Amino acid sequence: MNEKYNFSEIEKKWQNYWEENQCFKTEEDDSKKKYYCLEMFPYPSGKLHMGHVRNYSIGDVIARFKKMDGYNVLHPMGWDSFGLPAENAAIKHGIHPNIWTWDNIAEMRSQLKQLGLSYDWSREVATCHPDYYKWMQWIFIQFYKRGLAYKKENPVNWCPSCQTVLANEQVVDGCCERCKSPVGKKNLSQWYLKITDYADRLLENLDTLDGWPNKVKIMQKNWIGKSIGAEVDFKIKDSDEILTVFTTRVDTIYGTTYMVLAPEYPSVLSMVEGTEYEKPVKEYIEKVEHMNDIERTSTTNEKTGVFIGKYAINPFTKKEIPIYISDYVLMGYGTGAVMGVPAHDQRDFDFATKFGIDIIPVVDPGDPEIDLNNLKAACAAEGTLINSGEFNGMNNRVAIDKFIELVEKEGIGKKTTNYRLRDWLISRQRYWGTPIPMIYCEDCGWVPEKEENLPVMLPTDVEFTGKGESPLTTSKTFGNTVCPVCGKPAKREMDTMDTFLDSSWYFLRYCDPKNTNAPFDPKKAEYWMNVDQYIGGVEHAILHLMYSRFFQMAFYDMGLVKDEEPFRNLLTQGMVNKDGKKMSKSLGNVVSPEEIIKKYGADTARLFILFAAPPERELDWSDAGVEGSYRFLNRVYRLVYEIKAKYPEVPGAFEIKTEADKSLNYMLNFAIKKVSEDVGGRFSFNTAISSIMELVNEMYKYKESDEVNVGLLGKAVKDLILILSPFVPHICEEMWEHIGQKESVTVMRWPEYDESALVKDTVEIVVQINGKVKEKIMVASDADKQSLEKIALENEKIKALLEGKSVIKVVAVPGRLINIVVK
RNA sequence: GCCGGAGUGGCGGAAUUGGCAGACGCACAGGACUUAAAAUCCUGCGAUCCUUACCGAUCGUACCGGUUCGACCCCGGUCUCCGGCACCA
Repeated sequence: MNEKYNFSEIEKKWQNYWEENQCFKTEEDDSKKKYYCLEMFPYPSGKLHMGHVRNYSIGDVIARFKKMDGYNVLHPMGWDSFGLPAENAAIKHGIHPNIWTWDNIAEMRSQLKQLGLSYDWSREVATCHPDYYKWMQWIFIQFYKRGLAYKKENPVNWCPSCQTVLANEQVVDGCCERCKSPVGKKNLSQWYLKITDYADRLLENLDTLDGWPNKVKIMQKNWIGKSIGAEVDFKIKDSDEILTVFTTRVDTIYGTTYMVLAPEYPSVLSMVEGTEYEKPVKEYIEKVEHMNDIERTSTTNEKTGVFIGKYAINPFTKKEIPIYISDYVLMGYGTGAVMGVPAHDQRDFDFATKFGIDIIPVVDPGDPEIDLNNLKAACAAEGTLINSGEFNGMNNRVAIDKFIELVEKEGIGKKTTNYRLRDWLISRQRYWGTPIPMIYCEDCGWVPEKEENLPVMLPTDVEFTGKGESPLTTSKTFGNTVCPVCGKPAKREMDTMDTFLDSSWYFLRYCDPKNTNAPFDPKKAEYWMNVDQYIGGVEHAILHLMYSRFFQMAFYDMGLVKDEEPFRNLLTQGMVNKDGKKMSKSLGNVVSPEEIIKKYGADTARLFILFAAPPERELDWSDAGVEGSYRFLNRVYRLVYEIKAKYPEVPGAFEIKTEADKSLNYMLNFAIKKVSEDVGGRFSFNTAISSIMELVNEMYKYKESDEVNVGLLGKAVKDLILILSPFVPHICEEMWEHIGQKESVTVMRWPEYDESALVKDTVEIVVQINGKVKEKIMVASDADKQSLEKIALENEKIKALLEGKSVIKVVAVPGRLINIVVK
């Protein structure tokens, strides 16, 4: 160890040491408690950004701490390496996605290694590797066999710029989440996964995920969007046809004065056929078809719609009500038919006002400010039913069950549950993804490829034009095959899978990454799963985190895993900003990890990013703050160097003698306890680091004092290095070696703290008068209430302040304060 | 519109169970060392007032109110910002 802190030399040295000695390689070991620490694996875009550094620094501190704390730690890393950017690079630069991707992986792997992260690289997986996607295909086939995968023609989200369909979850504010282009609709036959089968379990299990941020659970809850209501049949006048509506407000059914169908409602065309309404209805439908999601779902739009010339019969009032079609009713939710209750639903109110439809109030909230006969807006409040026949006078909420009972008895309806969640559309008209292992035979229909023929390899002879259909169609070798059932010539599916499938089970593959017989050995998965701590960005709150839960549940049902949930504990880290704004190329405020590592070293980068803010909060990058972290590491380095130079020999045993000894010993044990709790329990890395800083400050003072207890100081140096090592491992290895230790810090046990050192003989007690601090006194730490009260009241200053006042009450809290209440 | 979360010095943040608000760090200011600078070390650093100074006083955790001996923390209301969902019947 040199006198000066040479981070680049030190970091290289220890990274090589870890690699050569396989310090982070992990095997199953029943004698040890396991700990699975997982960070969301990156898309190999080519360069690491600060968000990665934050994510992986957090995970590394936890993994290193748990290892030192005696756990058998699984800490893997890999690549979510299928996806559009590779293909776009191919279109733009003519590089094959395969080459582009693997080059990026090599680049990013080397950057991750430069950060000194404690990964077991022998378990590395890449989703674009045939060894991985073979099992992705196998999983798809199992899903298909269990009825969880199906093909269906439906109006789907189509991104005109990415030239592919998108899942609902990938449409944000009506735009493609990737390229932000407005998403349109197309009628296509596509593959779906039946995530809706799991809607209820995905929802119910959220309550068991105590280790998840509430925010994420609420987001998933909203996304699943369960609503309980009723379906009720409405007869059509002069027809045998019945229209079934879904409503959550069956209590307002007496107020139903019209009915609306989605423009796509199947029987609309036959109902208007040959009537004067056929033309306007068809025109309206066509207009709606040409709207994209943003236009169609805009709440600011005035309501539009067309009367279709038919009337339904309100089953309760028996009155004839007109039937309309309108784009505010969605075909994909409920039944596509809605009963219009203008008095108690704002959308219906707007529609009825525009089309001059009756507004009949049926719930009286008892609010004198609301004139029910002259409503200015819909009234959704709770109240008493009126204009509702036999239900009059009943509370409307109570009435819901009564209405349902009645419609069920009369056979015109039933209680139903609806979900906002839709089945997961997983076909993509792109090249760089897992081929869907399905084959279409004229005679046998869709059949899965034989399992022994997996993987269905991605062909290499394709053209990347960025237009039209899946690039796989341009391959001369790919499409033609034989039917696995009858052996006749047949065609392969040309679409690939959404990359979110790949990332929905990678955490299981890490448990058994080289398995050639199965995606993973259930026994190994049983040893390693659950993921004890999952760490990643909150932007995955819905997509990845819900899809993975769905996969895990499906695997559970297949008997492959023992827990329905993959991640019991989740930490969502905040974004890394600069000057209060998101780092972005267009703003020119990007700080690259490469640059920082070069200038200050990985340890400084890690320390700053962990110290600057609590993990779940946003972090503003500060160049001055980085300087501060760098200064601190230099300070620690000097401290250790100077102590070693001055006291080359450290006695093993020592006694605590002086007050200064006591004080340093207190700080040392306090810091060990604080770091253990902050890192092991509540992930409060910033406060853990600040307590280490305090210890370092104390050690500087102590080392210059008159009577240095070398044994104590030596122990402080050792423990300091150990508790600092999860944060800044390179410098700690170097210092550890320098003080004469033979083994790496990575195999050392986490130091224990001495509770007795934390007990002080005397403590400072605050004396308050009417809640305001007036005096601070030192008392024996075990002083009880009575003696505290006595000491306080006898204090000269307090006596003077109490002059002429009467003491009403004295509250004494041992170890903390005394509050004297006076008048 | 609905559902969450947050609001503390010049700045990042701390206060873990209702008990000294501002730990730790940054920035800044003054001093030491130096021919000088950097680095390092020491001191100060919420506001206002009093004071030559020491000492001290009052106010202060977005705002208004409440509970309590005591509130950044609990309760009611208001404002602002951030996030999610949104014509889901």
